[in-house]
Amino acid sequence: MANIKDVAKAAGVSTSTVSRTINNSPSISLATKERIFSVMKELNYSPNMIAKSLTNNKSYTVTLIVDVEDEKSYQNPFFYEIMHGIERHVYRKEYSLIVANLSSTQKNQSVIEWLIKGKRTDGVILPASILSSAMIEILRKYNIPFVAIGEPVGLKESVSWVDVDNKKGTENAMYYLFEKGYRNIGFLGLNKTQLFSRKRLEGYKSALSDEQHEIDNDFIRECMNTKKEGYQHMIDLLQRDHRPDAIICADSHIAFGAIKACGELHLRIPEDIGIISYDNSQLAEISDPEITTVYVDVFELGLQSAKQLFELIEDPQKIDQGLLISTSIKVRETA
Amino acid sequence: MANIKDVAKAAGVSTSTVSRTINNSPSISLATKERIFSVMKELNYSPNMIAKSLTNNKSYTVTLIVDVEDEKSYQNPFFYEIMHGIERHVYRKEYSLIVANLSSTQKNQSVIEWLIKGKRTDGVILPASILSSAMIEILRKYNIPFVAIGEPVGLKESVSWVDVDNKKGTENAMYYLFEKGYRNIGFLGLNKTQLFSRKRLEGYKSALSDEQHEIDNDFIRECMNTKKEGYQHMIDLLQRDHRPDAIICADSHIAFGAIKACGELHLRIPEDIGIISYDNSQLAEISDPEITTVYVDVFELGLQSAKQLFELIEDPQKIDQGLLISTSIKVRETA
DNA sequence: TAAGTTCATGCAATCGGTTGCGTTATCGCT
DNA sequence: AGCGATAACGCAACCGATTGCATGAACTTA
Repeated sequence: MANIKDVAKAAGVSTSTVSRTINNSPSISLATKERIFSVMKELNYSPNMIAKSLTNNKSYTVTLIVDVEDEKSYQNPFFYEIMHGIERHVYRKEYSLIVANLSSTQKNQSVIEWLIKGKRTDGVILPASILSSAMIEILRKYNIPFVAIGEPVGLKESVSWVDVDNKKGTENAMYYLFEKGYRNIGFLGLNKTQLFSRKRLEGYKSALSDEQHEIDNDFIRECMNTKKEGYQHMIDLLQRDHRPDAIICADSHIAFGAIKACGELHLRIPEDIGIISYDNSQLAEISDPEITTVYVDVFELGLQSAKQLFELIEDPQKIDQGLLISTSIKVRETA
Repeated sequence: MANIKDVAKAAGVSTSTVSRTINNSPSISLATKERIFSVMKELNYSPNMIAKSLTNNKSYTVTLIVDVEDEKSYQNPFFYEIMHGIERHVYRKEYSLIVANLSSTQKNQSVIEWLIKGKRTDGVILPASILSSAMIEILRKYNIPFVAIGEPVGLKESVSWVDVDNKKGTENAMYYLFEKGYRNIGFLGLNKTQLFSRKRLEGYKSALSDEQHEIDNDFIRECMNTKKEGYQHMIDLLQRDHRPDAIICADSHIAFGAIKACGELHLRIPEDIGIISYDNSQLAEISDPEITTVYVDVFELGLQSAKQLFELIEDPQKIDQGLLISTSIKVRETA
């Protein structure tokens, strides 16, 4: 395959001149530029990125870390959509995207360090679950820009991140339910250890107080993201004297359980009970009835994370910041 | 960050010697090797892979192409599992994995050519859906080894591929149903345009003839992979005089529809009707009742594809070949 | 002991680009 | 005509590794 020397020879110039026309230097005459470009076409020449990397000290590559321990990113179609968004921006920048798995539990940052030390990557996008202090220390030490997916919690350091606006998303879901006439809304699926869950609860509460409703703590149920627990809590809620007429589920699996519970107690959805869950299109659409959800544009989430990363790569002075992606309501059949 | 010269200087040797100890050349004395290694630790040295790439003319990188148009790989958790399997082997080889999206419809191979011409990749794993003749031509022209995921169909060229053993998988599902006492088994979800679907039908038919059953063509239904079509065909099948007592569904969405149909006709699962579908754990487990499936070890599928790719990378004389990944039955509640 | 081997290591070119600095030719101006 | 300025390009060093060949020392062997 042709290299820069071949082009130079064929065009009767030096490699410097070829290099400068490739990089669009102003000090080359239009005539020679055109000649060189036509030679490049003829020879089917493309610059060798490896060589470019070596001289420019850039890998033209960014890395997406995936948390293999996290069932969420692991089995979830979200993951691919996020990657797709990242990929779009990365290729627009003529970079390529490398993917590496890492386990949050084994605190093993070796892959990252390996990539960095081998000079294989210019930046990293990683789930907040993996962003320990040790990880940050490594990234800072080697001066590698990074962006977290998900708002990091309990960090001294300030970092760049993007996350879903879970609070506002839940608020909007609440307003939507109010609008549809639902008045006694419960919240199913609180998980105090997870920020997104707490944020969703915040939205739930703030919407209630905005609308002058009281907060009934028994309407707020802590449970795992499983169909089973969703079912049990829903049964329990529905058998109270004062039962809810709508439910916000923190997860689609929970919503499946809740729907099953409604079916067993012969409550009609959405007439007797409204249900809104968070988005997992595949599950939401296959459910019967189909689940109305808070829709999260995860493609956009990925895209924005990549954008932030490149801002850091291009301007190392750029200060870190957080960004919230707003949501919308995807109306289906349960509300 | 320390480079090979720093190490050489600190150890009082030439860079050649350092390079040779890194690459485990036999012609370096044990004493100096040890000294150099200890210096390397001290200086926290890792070889610059970019430089290595330039001299060795290898990128130490392989590329996974994803078909963005294919809803299947796109939304499907399978995708991530495949990638995970690939990734495992790739990192074992001290390569890194780059991911690129491509659309099968727009026949746009630019990303691949861009990666190849930029010398960014040593090999490609790509879905058979994308493996057009034009694509093969490009890959061959630049001498880039590649492996298809899915058995390619209608190609003159012989290529390497890995696929799920859909025929045997369906056969085994049939044997399992026979064993459980089901006798009149239908096949829901034939899609003649897709090889995997035809292979599943082959398995269905061969199991029937093995067991001396007749093939009732009305028991074989062509339909799309949607809940809706699954539902309609199932209703139709169940209202026949001679109705099936078990169904093999080519897809979990279809199975959801089938289950809904059984519910409406008050048929009990698995007592009155047995159902086996192909694996999509997330859907299978959230269904009520949970769906018994033909389990596909997609992690293994990915791993094997990567293995094949490296065989081609390491030995360009290696002939292309196909590999089938065997399946197993994951018993849940529907059969 | 001189010549031939073997062992351990260094020299320098090379991979394919980039870039600071120097060089040449042309032009404008006095 | 002479001089400085400017435009357009080339030279050569450099990025961080690898490797064929050369070299010197130690060791064999006759």
